[in-house]
Amino acid sequence: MKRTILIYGIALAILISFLKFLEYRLFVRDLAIEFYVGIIAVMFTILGAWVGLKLTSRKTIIITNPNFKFDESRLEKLGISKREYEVLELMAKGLSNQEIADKLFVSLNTIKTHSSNLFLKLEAKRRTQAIQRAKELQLIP
Amino acid sequence: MKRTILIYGIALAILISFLKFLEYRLFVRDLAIEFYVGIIAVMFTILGAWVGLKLTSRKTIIITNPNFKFDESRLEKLGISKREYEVLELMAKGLSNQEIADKLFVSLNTIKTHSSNLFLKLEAKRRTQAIQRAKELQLIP
DNA sequence: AGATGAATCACCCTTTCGGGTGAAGGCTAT
DNA sequence: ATAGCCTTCACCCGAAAGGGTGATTCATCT
Repeated sequence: MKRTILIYGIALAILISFLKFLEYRLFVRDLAIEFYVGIIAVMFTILGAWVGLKLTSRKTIIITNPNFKFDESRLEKLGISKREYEVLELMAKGLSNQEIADKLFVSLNTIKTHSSNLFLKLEAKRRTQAIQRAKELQLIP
Repeated sequence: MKRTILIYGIALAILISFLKFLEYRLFVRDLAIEFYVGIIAVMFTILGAWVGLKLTSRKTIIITNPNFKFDESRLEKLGISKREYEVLELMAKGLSNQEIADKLFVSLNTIKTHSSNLFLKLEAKRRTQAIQRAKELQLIP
């Protein structure tokens, strides 16, 4: 943490120095102002993007259980049908394919088909990965 | 998607117009240049942060339960060792046993042993059930 | 009426999981 | 040093999961 602050400080100091230098050049010579403005703009756009990402990357917090709101549009976006969603829910509860089949009164093969389609739509290779993805996408609590 | 591009385009056009206006003021009057430089810097820092966030927000969603607090005593209560906990964490991320083995630089058989022990301690029959149980027990976020 | 997409099921085949058992090396506490 | 736990790894075997393909039924849309 201390090191992070230090790095940020040094980076900021360098940037300010550079800015001052640019201003100096601006006074002495009468070169194209657009050029300097452009440099400053690009520089600070990059700085802004960097700072923005640094501050939020690892800490993007999305609440799981408490205020989960079911959003059908998200399912439609991925082309996930109702039946597939039911399978997904039971999957996330830790049920095996056979148990899901029994619960929904269909055959094991049907559940396999549904789960295969789910994996395609969620870009997952395994059921655990599918569950993880589904939670990230706010499909399930 | 088209709307997004349109919005970005309009925003960019407004910004460029504003920049041109600033340049014009810079030529006509001889006010403090630092002032304009400052405005440009702040403006583009915000722009950069905004663009950076917009471009990545959809892709870097990390699920974190805010009211999760790592509690080692809970692990001890169940007799779960550090190594087993590491395996549990990676399991919850959707990794296969082979991937976990590669990540921890041990053999597949070792991971199998760890996971088997985990299932016993968590009273789970499957990895998905173990993950579910672990979340219920507040072992993982 | 034909097209489309869903839900259902089957068969085959490969990979992954998981259970059971055994065992060796290392660390720790008694 | 001896017992206990953790970590590591191996082998065998059966169960579960997953991929691929194809087929049927049914409702909806055009």
